[in-house]
Amino acid sequence: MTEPTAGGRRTSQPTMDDVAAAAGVSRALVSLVMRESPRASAQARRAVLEAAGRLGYRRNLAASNLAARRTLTIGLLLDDLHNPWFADVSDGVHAVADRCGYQVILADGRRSAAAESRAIDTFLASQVDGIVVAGGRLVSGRLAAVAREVPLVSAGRPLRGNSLGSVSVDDAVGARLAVEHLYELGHRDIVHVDGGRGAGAAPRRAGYVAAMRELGLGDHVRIIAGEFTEEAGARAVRTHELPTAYFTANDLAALGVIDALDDTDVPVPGRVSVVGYDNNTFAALRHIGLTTIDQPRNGIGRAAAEMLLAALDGTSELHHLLLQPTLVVRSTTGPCSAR
Amino acid sequence: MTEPTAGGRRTSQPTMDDVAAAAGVSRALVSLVMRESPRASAQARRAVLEAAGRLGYRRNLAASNLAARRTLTIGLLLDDLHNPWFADVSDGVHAVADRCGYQVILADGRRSAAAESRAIDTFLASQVDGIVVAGGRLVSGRLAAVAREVPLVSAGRPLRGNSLGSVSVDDAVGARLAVEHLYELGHRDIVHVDGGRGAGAAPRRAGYVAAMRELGLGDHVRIIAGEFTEEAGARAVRTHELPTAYFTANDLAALGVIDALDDTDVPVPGRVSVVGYDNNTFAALRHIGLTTIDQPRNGIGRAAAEMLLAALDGTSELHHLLLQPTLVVRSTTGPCSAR
DNA sequence: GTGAAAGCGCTAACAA
DNA sequence: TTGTTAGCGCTTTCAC
Repeated sequence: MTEPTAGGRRTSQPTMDDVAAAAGVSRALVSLVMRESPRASAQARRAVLEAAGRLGYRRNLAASNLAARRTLTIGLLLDDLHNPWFADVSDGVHAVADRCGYQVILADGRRSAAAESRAIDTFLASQVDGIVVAGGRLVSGRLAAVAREVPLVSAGRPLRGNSLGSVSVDDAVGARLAVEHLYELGHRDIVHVDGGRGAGAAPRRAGYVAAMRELGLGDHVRIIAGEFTEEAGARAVRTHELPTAYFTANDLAALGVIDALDDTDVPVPGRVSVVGYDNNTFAALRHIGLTTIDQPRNGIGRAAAEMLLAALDGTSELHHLLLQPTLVVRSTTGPCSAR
Repeated sequence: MTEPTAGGRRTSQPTMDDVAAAAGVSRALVSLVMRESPRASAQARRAVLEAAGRLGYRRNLAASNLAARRTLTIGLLLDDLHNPWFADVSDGVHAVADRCGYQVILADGRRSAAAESRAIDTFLASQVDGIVVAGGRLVSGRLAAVAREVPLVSAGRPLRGNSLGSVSVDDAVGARLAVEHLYELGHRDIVHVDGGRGAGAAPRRAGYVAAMRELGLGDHVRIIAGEFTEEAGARAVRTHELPTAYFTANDLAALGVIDALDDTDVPVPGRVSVVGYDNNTFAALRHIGLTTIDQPRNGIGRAAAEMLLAALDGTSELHHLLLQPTLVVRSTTGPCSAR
């Protein structure tokens, strides 16, 4: 055997014909064995697998997909690999896909509509059987158009339209959980640092207002304009009178709030309590221990994949599913000391 | 048009033959246009693209790959989607691949050798032209075997062997940077909380020892056995005498150290300084502001992809590349107060 | 249970 | 510049 060159495949791959010849059977039989069909005798199976192993045979997916006219593959588009939120969704999708014998091809949208659009094109060119879009910033028109070509489920982003499915979380409920938690600790002066135009900011804001009103705290409603950053949280503290509790639109803003409170020696939760939103990785760090709202991210992935696969095998139609968030109490909330 | 069923593709896709017929040319010409070959007249190109657009034609990659016997695709295996380290490496790989007209298919190893192995099998079955393995826990024997079938570069994990390439970071240099920084701040009693058997722990430990000796601090060498967790950092503080500075094997352990110091009201960096390793996402949070060692993660991805693509087009051979880390000074290190 | 043969949709000679 | 044609490696009837 000569030394291989650096480029190109080292050895030309054996094909099914090679395996068939080596095993002394026909190519069709090899195909059956490879697809684990019950229509091949145990003896034939052994012979084929032995020959395949000996030759180092590997099925060519491109050829297989082409001939079978389906790929048993779903495309998963993640908005941003840097955001661990999507890793959890991906885990959920993979868990279901694995169980059902589907493959997942992953693409990173890299926070750009153009990159997402290209990724979708690649999915379509790859003949995926279905698509899950996690987060993402594609306009809904484009998604609807894609959904006409191949079944599509949006994960984490609520979308209307009956050509596609969606799985999302009820952010209004999350906001309510946060407010009720603080209320039960005796807080009345609860302000919301909102997320501006960020994803999910609007329902969280609305949920805060609704919950405050229902608890008879309509007069205490106070919303500080913010965004999904540490800086926004810190600014909210520095430029407004202190309440007894903050509910921020996400964990990063909560961290900014805590940081600014630390700077001015306001004890948390001794004097002021803080509730975030998202249950980011760092919220769970001992050093931070943020009380926050958890979205069932893994569950979103699972539900999205299940919905898609059910649609693929005709078991059920695509639809719109709303999951419930939960409250995670850690160490940034405590009894209201002002009472 | 009748209502589509939920499962299956909505409309049977048009093929090149359909486009050729619609444009009044041959299929071969359509193929040339689709591949942006200069060997098609502007007029033919227009006609073909117009017809393709009208029909909603999309090239079938499986068929294309099968016929062309190459895919212009590289596989990127990430050890763990939850670890943002890999997102940066992925960005680097994508940047280079995009520039060179290659596609990237992504797989998540999910911290499991079995899942990684399956992902590699999928890559091979998909006929990828090359593979980048970022991090990962596959035994080097398996990697070498794969590398005999298709060019492979390891990103972030140093590997020997001339059948594959690797790009990694010189952790001994990183450790030296940390120690020298503390030395310049006047620290002498610098202990290292090590990473046990974790990835990169050994060279960091060795680099610490070497740097201490070179600075004449051989007598001060003190290593506390740890691992890559918050808890290990906290334990190191609680169970050993305080030094004036800690250098931990990763940022998580550094966070544990800081947390334990906070618990006992030891000011950081007033009385004790802390240097981490990795420059994790949370290290940059204002609330934490950890001084740490940064690895050029994006650069690792770029270099790995460049090496792979160069090998693919025969420009150069696979080799082993060592990149340099840098020190990022934030707010957990300061002058030694014990002097 | 097994084999023969007709494609799947495309690329790449080669011919015109 | 364009058309003809022989595969790429596999799946899938349909006979046997």
